[in-house]
Amino acid sequence: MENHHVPPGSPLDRGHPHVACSSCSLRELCLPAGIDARDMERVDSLVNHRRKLRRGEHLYRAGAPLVSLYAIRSGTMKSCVLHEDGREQVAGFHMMGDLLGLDAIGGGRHMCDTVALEDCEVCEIPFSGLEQLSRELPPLQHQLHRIMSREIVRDYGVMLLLGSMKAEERLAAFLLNLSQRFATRGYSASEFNLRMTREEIGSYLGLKLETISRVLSRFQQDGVIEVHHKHLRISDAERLRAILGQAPTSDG
Amino acid sequence: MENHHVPPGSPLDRGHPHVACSSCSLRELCLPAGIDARDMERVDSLVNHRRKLRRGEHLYRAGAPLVSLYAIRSGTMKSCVLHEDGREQVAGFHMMGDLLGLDAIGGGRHMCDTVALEDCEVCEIPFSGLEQLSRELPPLQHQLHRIMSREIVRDYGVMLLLGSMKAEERLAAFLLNLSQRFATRGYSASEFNLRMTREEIGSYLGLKLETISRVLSRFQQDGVIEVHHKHLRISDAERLRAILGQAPTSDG
DNA sequence: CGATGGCCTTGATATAGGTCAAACGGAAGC
DNA sequence: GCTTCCGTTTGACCTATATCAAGGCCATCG
Repeated sequence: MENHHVPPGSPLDRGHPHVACSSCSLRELCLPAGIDARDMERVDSLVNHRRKLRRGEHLYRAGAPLVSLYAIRSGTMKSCVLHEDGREQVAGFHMMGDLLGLDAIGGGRHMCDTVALEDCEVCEIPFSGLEQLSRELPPLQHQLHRIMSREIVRDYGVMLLLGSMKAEERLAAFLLNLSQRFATRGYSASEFNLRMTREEIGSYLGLKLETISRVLSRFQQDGVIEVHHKHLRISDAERLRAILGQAPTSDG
Repeated sequence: MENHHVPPGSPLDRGHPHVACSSCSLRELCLPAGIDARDMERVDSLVNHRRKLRRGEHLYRAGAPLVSLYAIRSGTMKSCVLHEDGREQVAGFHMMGDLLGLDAIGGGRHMCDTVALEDCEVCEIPFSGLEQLSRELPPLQHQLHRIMSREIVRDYGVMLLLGSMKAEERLAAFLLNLSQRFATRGYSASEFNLRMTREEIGSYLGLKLETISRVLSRFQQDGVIEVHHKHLRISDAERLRAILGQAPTSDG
């Protein structure tokens, strides 16, 4: 009923009791990207523990001390920043290959809550061991830096979205971003399930759930997408890009 | 051309005591925080070039290849993300001690424009040299990680602001943040000059310049602040904090 | 000195999106 | 199979902020 587009060899393809980075299909997306076979053993021995989370379970909460970073093997999660008065802002949605916990390095404590949106499996990466190993393996060091930098760039993109786009543009940007991330991971770019509620999408995009619902309906009426509850199909990616204001892609 | 393992204060120290990290008053805020005296020499020799910018000059533009990171010695800068259609979003304001260019590590190219809001001086830190040295100096490595992580956390705060706060809350948050950063640098927390225009503040906060102007006027009428053009004095920081912490209509 | 131009302020009006309300649909449980 | 509940859709109305417009202030420059 879920995850029906499982590529062969993906971590969702269970049956490997002891899965190492070296044999993980996500390795080129994830922390060990660019590590050669010999050094990969050392990464394997660093990432020696995995953890399963049920839907709704927290991976960590704001205030918890930093112990490990986490790489998602399977499932989808969200990170939320909290305001004292209870308001919460979804700061990001994460999927397989993403590295979580970067917010905690600065102060030694996590600064947001990270919650599973569906059953998930994550690899635990003890942070002090990671710093140590990355001193010895320059490609690992560089990849860690790249991942942190890309998170900063992603955040800038969200600021652009929240600060200067209208509702339709925000949603178009969101759908295209999801699409692209699924494609990068070997899934369909044009058809996927939304793992989050309208309310969570709204929080991420700085809009109310009713607005998300209305804009999705409008897109559907215009023939740009087809939505049925959580299932979404992008019928006209070009038009979505036009809504966003992007130049059409030359290569498709 | 200078600072080649020259101990600060030695006769070879060219008579610019403030030139080297080791004798820079910002060192505990900046990249070399936590580096001990002996290792500091190596940082000094890495950071061997400085650059002055006039008001309005670009430090780098989106698309430029990553060469160096930059630490601000003096002055204020802004970073802007650009949308093809010309819209621009201010993603951050930077002041002395801040480290710039982190956005470029992920893709090897800068992803935003960074511009001097007033005459500035920056220290250039060649990135490849920094990665190399940080492999040898764990405290340097750790500080780099902390700085990147804190930038991510700052970005999450901006998302919270843009995604779920009203105009008055955003401006209160902005003023308190500026105040705190001035205080950290040894300046008055309650009285300072705004180096940016109303329009730039508006861009950062996802509001129009007229709204910034109106809210500032309202704050002034309420006796929370006094503004005269660029000069700002916080008369009642407590009330500002209260504005920031207000829950939206929960009761009725 | 007076003119110029960039910023800022303030008012009047418009509107995108929020809020409130009602009803619907699948999924899970009885 | 029926009920309940959560998430969603849709409609009607409201409000915070944008937009448009006019004028003011200060620094700069001729």
